[in-house]
Parts: sequence; structure tokens; C-alpha cells
Amino acid sequence: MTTIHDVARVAGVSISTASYALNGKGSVAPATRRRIQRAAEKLDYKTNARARAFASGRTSILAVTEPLRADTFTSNHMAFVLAAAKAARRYDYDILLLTQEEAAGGLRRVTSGGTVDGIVILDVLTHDERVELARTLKVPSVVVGVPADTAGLVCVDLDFVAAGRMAVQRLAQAGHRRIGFIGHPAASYRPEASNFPPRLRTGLTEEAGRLGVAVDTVTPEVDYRTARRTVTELLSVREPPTALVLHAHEEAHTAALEALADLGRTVPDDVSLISVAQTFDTARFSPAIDAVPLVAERSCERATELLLAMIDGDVEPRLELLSPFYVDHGSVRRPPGTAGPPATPT
Amino acid sequence: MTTIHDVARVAGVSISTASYALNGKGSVAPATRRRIQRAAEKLDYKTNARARAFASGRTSILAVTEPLRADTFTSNHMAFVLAAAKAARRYDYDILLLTQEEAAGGLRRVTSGGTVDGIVILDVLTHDERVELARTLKVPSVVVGVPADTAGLVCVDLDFVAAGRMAVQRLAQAGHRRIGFIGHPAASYRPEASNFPPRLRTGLTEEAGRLGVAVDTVTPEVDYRTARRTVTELLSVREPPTALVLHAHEEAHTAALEALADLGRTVPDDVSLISVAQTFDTARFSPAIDAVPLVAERSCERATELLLAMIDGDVEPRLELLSPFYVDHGSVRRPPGTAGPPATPT
DNA sequence: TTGAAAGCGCTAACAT
DNA sequence: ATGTTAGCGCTTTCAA
Repeated sequence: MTTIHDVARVAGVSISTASYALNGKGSVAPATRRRIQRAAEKLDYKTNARARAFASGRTSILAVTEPLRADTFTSNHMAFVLAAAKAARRYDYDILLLTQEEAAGGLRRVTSGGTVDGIVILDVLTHDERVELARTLKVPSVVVGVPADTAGLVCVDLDFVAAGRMAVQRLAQAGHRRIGFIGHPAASYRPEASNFPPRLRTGLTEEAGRLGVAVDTVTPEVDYRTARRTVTELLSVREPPTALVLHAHEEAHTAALEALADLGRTVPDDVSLISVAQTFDTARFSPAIDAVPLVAERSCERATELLLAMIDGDVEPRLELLSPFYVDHGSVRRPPGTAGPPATPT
Repeated sequence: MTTIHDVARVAGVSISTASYALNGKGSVAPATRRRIQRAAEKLDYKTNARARAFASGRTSILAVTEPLRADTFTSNHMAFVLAAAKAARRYDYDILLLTQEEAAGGLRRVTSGGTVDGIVILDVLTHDERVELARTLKVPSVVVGVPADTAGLVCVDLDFVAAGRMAVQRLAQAGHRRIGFIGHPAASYRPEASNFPPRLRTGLTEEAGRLGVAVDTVTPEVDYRTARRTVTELLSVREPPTALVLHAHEEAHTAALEALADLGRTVPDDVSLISVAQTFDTARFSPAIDAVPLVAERSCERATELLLAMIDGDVEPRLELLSPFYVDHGSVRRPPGTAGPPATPT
């Protein structure tokens, strides 16, 4: 095994100089640095991560805690975990994955022993024991999501309220006066769940109220048949909505499209469609569906950035809400029989 | 920060005795051990993981490498990652997650520096660069899956061939002479993909040949409409299969059930159904579907067991295929119009 | 710009 | 059964 001593010896310098040169720290004469690098290369020297962690007090590992709950969607979770991994790697960190069992216990463990340098808390609940714990830990942490009490925390998340508003604004602008909202299962709106479904719904309904748009809300369970039946019922009333906003699982999108096809309604001629806060690609549906996407990479990139700043320095507690943006795939048009404002904004 | 020195001092022993007592190694008098434990508790002593890793050469972290490819199913991947995490924790290990980018590079990195003690390779391809690399590494690794060349490797996997056989046997026994096989998308059967889809199909078709059962195979893409159309076509021929075997994504199951309902076929009276090698619960469909399940926990538990044995000792290279088992939910009956052998085996 | 040297906190070989 | 002690390989302070 070749150590930094070997490199120093071959390069004819002291180990401290070798260390400085290899880490790009301190001041080393260019010629010396090159000599050391060549020696390291020649000897195929690899820094011993354990020794480095011990000496420096840094492991270059971040804990990522992501419980998997029944009321949430696997693909979304996976997207965030992957995004967190990607972001961490951009800064030369690896991630240690903490799952459901041992949510708080695991955090305590990897934290008290110094296994990780920081914590990324994903998929946070309105009231989350991991957040309570994180507040008391000396290891820095960042929350992706918005718990009820954000005091003393660094939180990053999509502005779900604004995302809900944005969908309504787009539809109102196209002339829709009555929209259907297909939300998550009812359980997702209870106070003990994540709070992004209610946040989105709040933005949507408040903006609708402001703009004089009626909203029919349904919250189908996570299975194709229920979703399909619910959508069919939603559209089979005397005065059906002329547009649908979806904040639901992927299968509900399929179900909605199938239900519409079955009812003989065309998108976007008869019914307009917008999907809000999804991590999957809504362009793959036929027809493609307009979206206000939830980009896991954005949240995780920013969260990681802040976390690393906390690791070597101080960061003021804060709540950073990322502005939503609109992706047009042509699934919104003005309602049938109206000659109102143009469907496409200028 | 309280160290083992503090514990030793308070307990009135040497640090080595404290270390032995705290780690359950060496021989320490029960009374002494208790004294040390009380001291540790009182001081809220936590082993410094970095120092321990440095001194012992073990980090108690396993790398789990799981690329995410387009041709595979997120929920399956997630199931295996979670199962790996769970298994690791059972043995007091944490997992460091390596994703697509840096598949081989990441392995090299966490391996050459001693960041991890071992590697769990998930979702292995028939020809997988990670496997090639793992063969050359001094850090032990275990493969979940079966690459083309298993020489020198420790591999664990469900016996997909036997799983395919089992499904056919069950149906043949119930009297079916023609079955439909709904497989993964065609791309999954190419040599550069994972090899479990072909393995399953091989077992199924060979056993069918042996038992005189005709097999109509379809390989729909991963979207609801294609799946549904394909299933409808499969059943809309002059002599349709009387049973379906599914080795496909979850949405294809929904699609198949919908297609059957649309065609007016009842399960299991008109058509029998078996789902093979799925990680999701096939009982949640209505009707519930018989299964030869793929239990991620089984594979990962055994893989981890072997990996840990490799970490402190030697393990002979091997390929361990786990026997499939059948879960009856009543979705198999004898074909309509036959009065042959009973549908349920004794 | 470079080098000498002091640990970091723990494990484990060895001595008692 | 318990204690002494030598590192583990690196980072970093301090001196030159």
C-alpha cells in the first residue's frame, strides 16, 4: 500500500509538502507540485479516506434520509434520492442512505459518531421527528420541504402555493371558469402527512377564488380503477369542468386520459389539462400534458449547496421557495364554444 | 467531546480494557464491564466512527451500486435498494448509494480509498462493467443477479428459470394447453440488458414445450395503452390462450385486467392469471393475482450475509439461485369447458 | 516555500 | 483479567 510518505520520499519532499500539493492547499512551488503529482501518479497513490477522515474530521459523506411511506409515490422519492446523490457528487460528497426504519435513530447514529458531515432530509412531514431531532444536532442539516415550524432550519422547496396559482392563472387566462382538480388521495391532505399537497391546493383554490373560477376537487386513491371512475364522475355532471388540473400519481394521469377518451372528450379541444408538481415527464402521454414540473434536481442542488456552506461556515436559517415555471405542450386551449381571449399567451 | 480515555478514567481502568468492554471483545470481568458501561452511559460516550474506522480498517459501510436504466422499473429498483439497506442494518452496516453516473468510477473511488468495506452490486447486466471491475478489486463484492460470466464471483439471485417453469407447471396442472405470456418490452430480451427476463422466458417456454403447452408471447412497451392493446389482440384470436402469465410492469397488470373486463372475460372463470417475479403486491389487484414473487429481501439478505463473510474471511465463488415459491390468490382455475383435473392441487 | 512533528481516538498485539 | 503501548495515514500548526 502506498502512502503519502512514499510519495514524499519519491518526490524528495516532506509529507506535509506532499499533502499540501496533493490537496491544492498551502503554497507549493509549481515545480515542486508537479514533481509530487508525478510521484503520486507513478506510485498510483490513493488517499486513504479513513485516515483523511480521521485527521480532518470530515468524511465527505452526507446522510440522505428518505422514509418511504405508503401515502407517497415511489418514483418521486427515487427522483429526489437520485437528485440528492447527483448534487452531492458535484461537490465530491457521497451519500449514505437512511431509510424508514431508523429514521431518527439512524440520524442519531451516523451523526453522533461523525460518520457523516451533514444531513439532507427528504420528503419531510408537516410534523417530522427527523426535523425535531435535526434541530438539536450539532451536525448541520438541510430540509427539502416545509415542516410546520421552520424556526432555526434551512429549508428548500418548490413554491407549491405558487405552482397551484400558476395552473389556475393559465386556465383562467384561457377563459376557463370551472376546473376540476384531481388531487392526491384524501389522506395526503391530513395534517400528519407531507404538507405540499395542501400547499398546492391552497394556492390553487385561493387563486381560483380570486379569479372567479369554480373548482371541483376529487382525491382518488392510488389505483387505476378508482382514479378512472372518479374522473368519469367528475366530468359526467350537468355542468362539467372545462379543464383539469392534476396533482396526482402517474397512473391517475393515464386513467384521466382514458376516461376522457371514453367520454368522447378531446384534449385540448374539449378539455384542457395541466399537470402540477410531478417529477415524471408529462410529455410522454398522448397527448402530451402541460406541466408545472417539480424538478428534484433544483431543490436538491440548492439544498446541497446550502448544506455545504453550513458545514464549513455559518448559514442563517431560512426558507427558500423555488419559483415554479410552466412547460407548454399544447394541452390548454380556451373552452369549447367560447371566443374569448386567445388560448396561447403572447 | 468525551473519548474512550474519559470513560476509562471514570471507570478506573485502562483504555484498552474500556475498548474491549465496549466492543464485547477480549475478556473483561463482568463487574469491570458493568462499571465501564455505566461510565460510558453517564458520560454519554459515543464511539468516534472516524477514529474507529481508521484504527480498525473498517468503516462499517457497504457500497450499494444501482444504476437506473430506462428499460427497467423504478419500483423494483427501489425495492432492492431498500432491501439492501435493511439487510445491511441487520448487521450494523450502513449503505453508501452509488448511482448511474459513476457506476464504475464510483466503485473505484469508494473502494481505493477504503470508504467502504464491501460492495453490493444490484441490477446487474448480462455484461456489466461494474462486475468486470469488481473482479479486479481487493474489496469484496457480491452480485445480485447473474452476469454472463460468473467465474470468480459470488452471485445471488432468484432462480428465474425455475420461476418460469413453476408458472407453466401450475397452469398445465390446471389443464391449460395454450397460454399467453406478457413479457417485458422487447429491448429487455436483448443481450445487452439484464438477463433475468430471458431466463424467465426460457424456463417458461422450455417447460411449456415439455408439457405440450402452446405459448403466445407478447412484449408490450411500458405504457398503459400499448399494453392494453397488445393484451386485447392476444385474446382476440380464433383460439385464444386460456391463461396469462405476466412478467411485466405494474401498469401492464392493470391494462391486462381492464382489457379482460372489456372483452367480457372473467378471472379466473374464463382466463387464469399468474404474475411472475414481481416485487409489488399482486393481491392488491381485483381480482387478486396468483404470484411467483420476487422477494428483494431474500436476495439482499443472503447477499449481505455472504458479503460480510467475505469481509472477514474467505468465501468460495458461487452462484446461489433461490428457489421460487407460489402464492395462491385464486386466480387460476381450469379452462372453461374442461372437466379435467381439479384446479387446485391437493 | 518547505519541513518537523504533534496529534486525531481508537484498536489490537503484547506484556503482565 | 487488565494494562502498556505502538501505531493507523493524514492534516495542520509552527518553525525555519
